[in-house]
Amino acid sequence: MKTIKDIAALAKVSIGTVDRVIHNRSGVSKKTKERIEKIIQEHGFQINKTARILALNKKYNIAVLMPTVESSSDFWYLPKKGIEKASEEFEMHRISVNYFHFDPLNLNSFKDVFDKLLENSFNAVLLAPIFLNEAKERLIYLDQRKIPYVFINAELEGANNISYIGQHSFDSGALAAKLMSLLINTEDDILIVKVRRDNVHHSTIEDRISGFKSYFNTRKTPIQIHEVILPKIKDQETINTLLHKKLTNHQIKGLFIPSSKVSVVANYVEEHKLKHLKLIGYDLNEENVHLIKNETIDFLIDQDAFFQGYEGTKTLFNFIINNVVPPKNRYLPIKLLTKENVKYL
Amino acid sequence: MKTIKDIAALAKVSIGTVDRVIHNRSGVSKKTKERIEKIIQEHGFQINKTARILALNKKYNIAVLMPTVESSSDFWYLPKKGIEKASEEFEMHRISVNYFHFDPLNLNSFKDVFDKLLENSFNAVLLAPIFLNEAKERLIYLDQRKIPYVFINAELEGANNISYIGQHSFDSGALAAKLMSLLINTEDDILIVKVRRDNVHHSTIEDRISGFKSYFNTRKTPIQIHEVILPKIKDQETINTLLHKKLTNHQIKGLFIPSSKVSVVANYVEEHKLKHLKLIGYDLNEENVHLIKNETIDFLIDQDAFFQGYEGTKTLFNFIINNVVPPKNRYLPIKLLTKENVKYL
DNA sequence: TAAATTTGCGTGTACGCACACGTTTTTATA
DNA sequence: TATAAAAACGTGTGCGTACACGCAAATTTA
Repeated sequence: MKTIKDIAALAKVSIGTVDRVIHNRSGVSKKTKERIEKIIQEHGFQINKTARILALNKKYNIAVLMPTVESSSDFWYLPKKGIEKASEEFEMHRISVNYFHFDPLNLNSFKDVFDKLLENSFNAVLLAPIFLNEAKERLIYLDQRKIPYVFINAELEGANNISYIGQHSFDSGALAAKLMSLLINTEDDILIVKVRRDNVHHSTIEDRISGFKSYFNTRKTPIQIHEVILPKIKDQETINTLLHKKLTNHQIKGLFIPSSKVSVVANYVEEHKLKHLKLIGYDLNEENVHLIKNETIDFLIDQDAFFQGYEGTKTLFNFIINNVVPPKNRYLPIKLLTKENVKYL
Repeated sequence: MKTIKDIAALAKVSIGTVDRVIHNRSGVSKKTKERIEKIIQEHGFQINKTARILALNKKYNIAVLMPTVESSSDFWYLPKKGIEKASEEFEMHRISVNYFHFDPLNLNSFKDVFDKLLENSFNAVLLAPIFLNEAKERLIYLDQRKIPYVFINAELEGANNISYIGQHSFDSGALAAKLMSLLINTEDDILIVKVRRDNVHHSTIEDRISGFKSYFNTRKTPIQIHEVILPKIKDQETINTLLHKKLTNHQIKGLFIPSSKVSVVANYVEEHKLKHLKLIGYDLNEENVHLIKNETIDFLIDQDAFFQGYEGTKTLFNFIINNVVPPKNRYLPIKLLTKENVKYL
């Protein structure tokens, strides 16, 4: 591969002129510019990124807006690990990451932390726009400042994000439904369990439920689908009561829990030895892994949480440094896990 | 982060001396060496890989031993794509790749091509040791020349490979069995279909079958498992006869094809409209993707063929350039695909 | 004690690119 | 035609590391 020096020699100009042509800077006559461009075409010159990074030697700062991570069983533990890995890999490129953590169950916390973020300065933002409207309002300021941003985990239509990295929630719900149809019989019923503390609309979870239902709707099975909302995760009493009521009133065999909180239900099932019940849930935190290994949970859908953080950070970096424009939507594989393959990630 | 220059200034020596300490070269008095090491400890110096690569500016050559790739529906098409992607990414690091292709169904071809490879010189080898014994004999020469090598796709126990990147075949078979048990009933039978042209022992496929059988063995179901070997893929007549015989003689509902050749069986099933049959196979070539989309195939197990090539190349590169020692076994996710999630890869 | 050798360390250049600055050439203006 | 201004191009330095080379001091040998 030719270097700038080589091209310069071939064109009988200095490397400075070649440099100007490459970067489309002014100060080159049309004639020489075309000559150099032709030589570059013919010899296939490509910039040496290593040398480029070394020469630029700038500092970059990426802001991350995501939920608080308290323990390794939190869903957001893995994305954060991914971000950390990417930033370690890029440390030599003088990249640094600033975290802005909010409470995912508290709308005001999201607003406040996002506002705080906007007070600072940085080169790019990685965020999970969990609260759609509140995010949308604030992204305008990033657009104004021409700061690129990438979404992970939650999708927000109509924004100027350079990329979304995450799962196709609707289709993951449909996959869950297919598996459920294998686990139960046509005379059985299904219960969808939503676990949440407030009434805020969570797009990802609703999309999963839509996908799940649509699978059964298009197939016209006699299977009945019930729903229940479990508020206040800490209060096991209320949860038990609610679940017990639903399970006794109907012929339920399949339980679909469209979030990582499947363990809340699984613990109940395990405790009451309801082994005939089939559970499908999401995500691979420690608790869920334990519950799938002992087959209390039958299937887990993994959304590559680690990869979301890792790839999101990398995407931003490549965009800033190398001007690599990523695809707008990067739907990750919908990974299906059972006892048999849960150890391989 | 401090640079060599910084450390040199702090230690009041030249950068040359610091360089010698970092690389554990001779020519530094014990006293100075310890002083510099202490300063490095305290200030947390880390080598700048970018500058390092630029300064080294060596050329590296990786040899790849793998089956011939003729069309995009070949299994080995994807690993090759992965290798190409990795080598593109590393082109700036002056890495080049030399392919040595053999006929995967011909033992002598494997031997000849491997011997030819050994005549050349390179810095590392990426290979699929499909023929275990013949590979083992020849790897000795790589060991002698201290050339690092990585296995992809097929595992070979007791070799000095720095890493294996691929799936755990046995467990993937067990996963297939679990799904099969969901697809069929206890009164149904299962047929395992081996597709091959010669009698050479193919470890990967046998391991998958072992895993599959062991699942049913440990559960003591009344399900009967039959087997059939289909030779000569091109000869559809023979295949039809053999399959027809097996399917009429037994109450078979589930078909397990432990290779990417599942399409051979699926085409038969599609043609004869045997919609009640359930098929599980491997790998995502174009044909298989088509067959899973129209639900002729029920489940495909993907072994991340692209990633195997990509990661294998990267692993070797990082080992050569950055002395990064990889884990000996990198078992990839056992990805399960159905009509619902096959588009997300 | 002088000469020869070894040890310890500094210097300079290369790697390929970016960019500020300086120099030459061309064009416009008086 | 002289001069100013603008355009076109060259030069030099820095980014952080690797390594060959070379010099000086310390050590060994005669």
